[in-house]
Amino acid sequence: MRPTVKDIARHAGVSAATVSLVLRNSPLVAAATRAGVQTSMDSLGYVYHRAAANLRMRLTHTVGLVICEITNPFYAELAAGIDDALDQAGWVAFVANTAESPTRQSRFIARMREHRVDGILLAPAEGTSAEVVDELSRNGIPVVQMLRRVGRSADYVSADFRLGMTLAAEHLIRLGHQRIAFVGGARRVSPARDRTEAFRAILPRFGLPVGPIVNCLPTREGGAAAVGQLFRDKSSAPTAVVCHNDLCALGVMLGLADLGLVPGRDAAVVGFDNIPEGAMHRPALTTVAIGGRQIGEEGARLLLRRIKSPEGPPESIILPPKLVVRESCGPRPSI
Amino acid sequence: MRPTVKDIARHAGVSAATVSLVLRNSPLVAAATRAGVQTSMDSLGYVYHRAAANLRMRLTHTVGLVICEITNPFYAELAAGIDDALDQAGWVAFVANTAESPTRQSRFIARMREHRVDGILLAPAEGTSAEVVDELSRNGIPVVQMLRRVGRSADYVSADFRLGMTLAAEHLIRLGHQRIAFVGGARRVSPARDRTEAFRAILPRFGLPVGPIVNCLPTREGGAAAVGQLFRDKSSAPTAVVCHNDLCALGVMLGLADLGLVPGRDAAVVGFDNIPEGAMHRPALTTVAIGGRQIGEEGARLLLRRIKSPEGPPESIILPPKLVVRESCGPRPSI
DNA sequence: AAATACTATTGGAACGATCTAAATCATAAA
DNA sequence: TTTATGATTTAGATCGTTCCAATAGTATTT
Repeated sequence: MRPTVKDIARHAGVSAATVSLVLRNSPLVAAATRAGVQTSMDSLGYVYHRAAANLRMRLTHTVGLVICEITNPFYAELAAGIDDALDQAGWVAFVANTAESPTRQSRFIARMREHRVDGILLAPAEGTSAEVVDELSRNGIPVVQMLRRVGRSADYVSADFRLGMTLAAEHLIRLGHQRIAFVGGARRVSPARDRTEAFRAILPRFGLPVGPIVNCLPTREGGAAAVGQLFRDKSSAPTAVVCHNDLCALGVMLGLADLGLVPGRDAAVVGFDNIPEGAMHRPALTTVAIGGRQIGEEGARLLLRRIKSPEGPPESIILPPKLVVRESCGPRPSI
Repeated sequence: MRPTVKDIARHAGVSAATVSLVLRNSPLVAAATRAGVQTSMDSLGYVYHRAAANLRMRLTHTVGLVICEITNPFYAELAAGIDDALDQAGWVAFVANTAESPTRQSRFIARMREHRVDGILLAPAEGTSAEVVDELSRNGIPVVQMLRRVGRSADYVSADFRLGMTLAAEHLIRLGHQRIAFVGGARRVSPARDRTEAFRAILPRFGLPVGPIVNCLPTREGGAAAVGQLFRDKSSAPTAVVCHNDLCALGVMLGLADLGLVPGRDAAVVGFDNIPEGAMHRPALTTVAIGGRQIGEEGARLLLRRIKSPEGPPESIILPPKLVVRESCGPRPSI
């Protein structure tokens, strides 16, 4: 059996209450007593039983991390950022990978509530209803929505996807492109909507037609497949493609290559996210950097703040994206 | 305040003990009583307080997941597999990303012990001493080491990297290659050692010299940099390169492309892991599939078994790798 | 009718910490 | 010597559950 405060108390010749005070670094306890208790703890190999303490205190110092797809490198970065911030504060996260399944997500959330997490970091699965977030808020469980916003009752951390799309489009327009396509947008999630709306809005402002929009999954496979649709008819094919994310953009470049076209020369390609593999690709991918790691850190910190002071209206942190120009966008090809 | 079993008991007109029996689906309780308790729970919005129950029972139904680098897509797959298996069993995992830092790792493990995890799934950071695992084992905390083995006192799940290397090398030899290099091996971890040793062993068996071995980090950057060393002198350059992992292999292909060489034509490249991006690359990467997801699942299941019955000698599960032939290996280029 | 067996239910003590309020102790002041 | 003061220490209740042993209640057997 592992030693408890009682065992330490007996061994050190004090009461359990005193041991507890030592554990909590209370100034009330005399230096000599503290030292004695410390040596007892060392010699018995005491391990603090946080779960037992949690029962008495109101906090578990634990949060739930619910992620829509951990194998997506962008969300892996997000998770790493969260892990960093929580580590600094001495907190731990339960993790759950919903794989974009709202059912799985609900199951995970229920399980985490049973474990009495103090709050939840949620990158919602596609198709998550606002009710999921509202229900948690109603029950006094702080939630921070990350990237995808499904409810208005909880905090939100994200990037300004509209601005990101504007940066990307303006860059292409400045290079002389006039037929600009958008690939992605199949997802029924706020960042996809934001991008699509911004895309529809920015082109007319420059007197350009809103190029074709192809719905596809934001994966390499989806991007590669979209190329087939866009470039079937050479005469109407776009000269530039903005993609929902880098994964998708890498797919588009792959699709172009398979058609014998060179990305950056025969068609410009821009992505979103700035995942590492974009930089280590040829041609290197021009992209809108979203800063997943930073969003994760900010999200974790916001959640901890919210747990400490649950009052006040929901907060939003919207980080500005940055255009990273690399090789995948050349000037409009002369026809 | 959230309702407790006592509140439910009062509301349903039974004792707390009976509510507990209902919660645990005990056959002891009469159908009518059970129904009454159920409706009380529904109407009061009861949420099971597992942490409190844990204190009484000896299990927390919680494991620690300590991963050396979650942003590496291979380990992300591993994590997804673990998550799947735990979900099926109704368990939850605390997650920690050590980012290859043994210090961070020790801190995380200590924190998880305070939370009284029932076991730990460990993909050890580079430089982890056997003592870390032994200490846990001595204290009766089940550990499953994943991929990297640092101690003999705990279970281990991995792939047969020696066999993997043999498959890769034989494939290249069969294609006619005679100057075969190995890129990777900088890591002081068992899978790297296994690969290196197998590499050294297999070539002499075919009467071939053990080609150059370049130590580098198993990243795109590392692979790309290694190309510079290997292909500086054209006359002695290898015709085939086996890489520590796919990330590294993608880097090597990038480096080759930057030298104007075409992977698969001017030099063959093989990776390890079979991460998704290898398939969606041109040329598509030939690789030794390790099955990270499956290793994760097996590891989680093994840990749960071990938690249920802690007795018995440490177990090892070594899964066979599979060669996935794609485009990055052609026959030996005629000079 | 009494004894037996079985089914449902329950009070109260755990689990391992913290918290409150009160007790103890030394020291200085009256 | 007594009292006041401040510094330490502690007994005992508490958090929300499960477990044990005991208690009713009901049906079956003798």
